Amino acid sequence: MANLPIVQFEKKIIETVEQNPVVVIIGETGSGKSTQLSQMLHRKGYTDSGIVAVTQPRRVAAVSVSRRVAQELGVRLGEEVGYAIRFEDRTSERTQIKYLTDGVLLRESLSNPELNQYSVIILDEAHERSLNTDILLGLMKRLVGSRASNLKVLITSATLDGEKVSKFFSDCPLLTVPGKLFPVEIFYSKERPTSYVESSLKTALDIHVREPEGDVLIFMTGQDDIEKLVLKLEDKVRSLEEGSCMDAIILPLHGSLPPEMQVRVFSPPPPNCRRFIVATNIAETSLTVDGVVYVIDSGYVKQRQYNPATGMYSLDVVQVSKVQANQRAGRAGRTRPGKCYRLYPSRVYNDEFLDVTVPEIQRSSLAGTVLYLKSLDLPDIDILKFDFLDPPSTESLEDALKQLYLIDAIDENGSITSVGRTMAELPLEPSLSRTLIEANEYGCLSQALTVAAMLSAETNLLPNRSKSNEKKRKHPPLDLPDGSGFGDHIQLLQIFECWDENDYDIGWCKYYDLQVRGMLFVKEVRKQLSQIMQKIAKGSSDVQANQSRKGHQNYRNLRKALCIGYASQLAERMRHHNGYRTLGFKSQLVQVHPSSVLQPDDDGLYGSYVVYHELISTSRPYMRNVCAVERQWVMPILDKLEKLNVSKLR
DNA sequence: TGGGGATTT
Repeated sequence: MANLPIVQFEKKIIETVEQNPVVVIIGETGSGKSTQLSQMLHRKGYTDSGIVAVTQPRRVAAVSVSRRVAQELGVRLGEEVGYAIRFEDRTSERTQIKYLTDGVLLRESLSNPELNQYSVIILDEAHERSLNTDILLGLMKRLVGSRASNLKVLITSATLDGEKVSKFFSDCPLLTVPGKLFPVEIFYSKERPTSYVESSLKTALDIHVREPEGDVLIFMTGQDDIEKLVLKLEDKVRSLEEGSCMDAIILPLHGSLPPEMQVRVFSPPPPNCRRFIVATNIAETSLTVDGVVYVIDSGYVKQRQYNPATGMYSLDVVQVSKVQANQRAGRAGRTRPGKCYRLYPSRVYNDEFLDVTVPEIQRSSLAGTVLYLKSLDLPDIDILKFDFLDPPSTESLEDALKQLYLIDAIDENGSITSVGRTMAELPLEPSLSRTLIEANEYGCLSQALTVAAMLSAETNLLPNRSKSNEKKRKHPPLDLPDGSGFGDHIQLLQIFECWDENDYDIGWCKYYDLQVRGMLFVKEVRKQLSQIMQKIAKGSSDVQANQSRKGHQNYRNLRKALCIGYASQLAERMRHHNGYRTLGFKSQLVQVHPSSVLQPDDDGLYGSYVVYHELISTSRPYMRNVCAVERQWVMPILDKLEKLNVSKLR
């Protein structure tokens, strides 16, 4: 790997690390930072006094990069070089270089706040500003100031972000390592198109007719636009006169595509054939497609946002940041000089695009994050003043504190409770971890484990009821359990129990159009949660998936536990119709999501009270995943709500 | 009665 640009900087990098506790490395694409930094530090002897850790925002990256490094060092993966991701720890006593997801490092720091086993911690891809990386940045700042031993921290980031990170760490040194990209020529549109599907189509065809061979990668915002563009491209390409240009294959690429469709982009095209890959931002960082020479960038991306004032999520189409636009363009220069067609004017890039993507920590509900920080028992900490690189709003932190108070994770003075400590041990959102603890008291832990695991899975576990899917289905819609009228949590429980009854048969999932990947993930999560809860559980066999099934039941205890866990996500039905009013500190008018299996009574009215998993604002504000609860369980929560004094919670 | 960007413990 001697031809990687970073190798020429080894001396400089090591010198700087020796003299400084924190160093920021600006490593452009292809610099080799992810594989080489750890090896340099290993060569310099940093693995003699501890492990060199490298965090990654994604699981696949942790695995693939560690594999490469093991190969380069000629050792077996899992020995001197290993990785740790959720469900999989491939390290041993001999491990000196360890790649891990930043989520795993956060978990480790829960049981070992000093992170003593590490001599160096490298936070890779910090410019992506994932929620977990941002928490780690704050923790690292405290740690280098306090830890007795000589911890070294390296942070790799992007050009546009480096200065800021360096400033955050008391103006620590900043080194720039060039990348190994070929030049990419950028073309801007004169103005923003009225339709970026049409504009992409036109640009793609121009490339196909005029430009020499090389694949085209087109960045769109979502599945809908991708499908539209794929159809139009297929149509246009087919109508081109035969022999006037080379053949074409058009491939969609997005997260909800089944794995076998996703891997199609990794097989090379037949000779004299151009591939058009129409993708979401999955192709920005998560998947790298070889052979791309041309990039078309719509300049938009879908982002999930949380509004702490309403407690509501929305999925909005927003402009990409400069970092994202550059990342997209860079995809054209991996194998030879490329071209990037931006469907927006340079003025928009310069004046309107943010330098860096809005960090996730400013777009998420922070209940879990705040609980995590509270559980670390950091001395002299006011959670509202925690030193984040980009602090979330006070409103967002206060929203989190209120939620935590309502579910007994913190007391009226903002101190973490023993319930809160147990909750922090569980890799779940606070509402679900609270539910598990309560369910354990009521003897329905097994059921709650299943519900929590099902809700932890990626969305789209269940089949869609759309028209296009009705056509595709080989058989009429099958009867999945219906939650016995109590709602979606109960339905999820019943589905998993059916699967358990069918010996976790993959064919069973396929038959019912359940996402196989998702269901297997649920099974693993459930297992992990069971293991953690077993330490706390009262009955030892309480966690078996099938131990609760016996004929008709009203799931009373489970629903009661859910009511406690979702105390900050309660809603009361309006007197004469099926609209609900949320019962938090910020009342919202919302509807039960049409996909819900909650059943109305004989008068067509839903129950008076429900808890909801989330509020999502699409065409209207909806509650997604609801469960019917009873008035007598709700009243004590309302009492508590009245006594709430936010200013004391911090 | 309606719609799923990408991650992660």
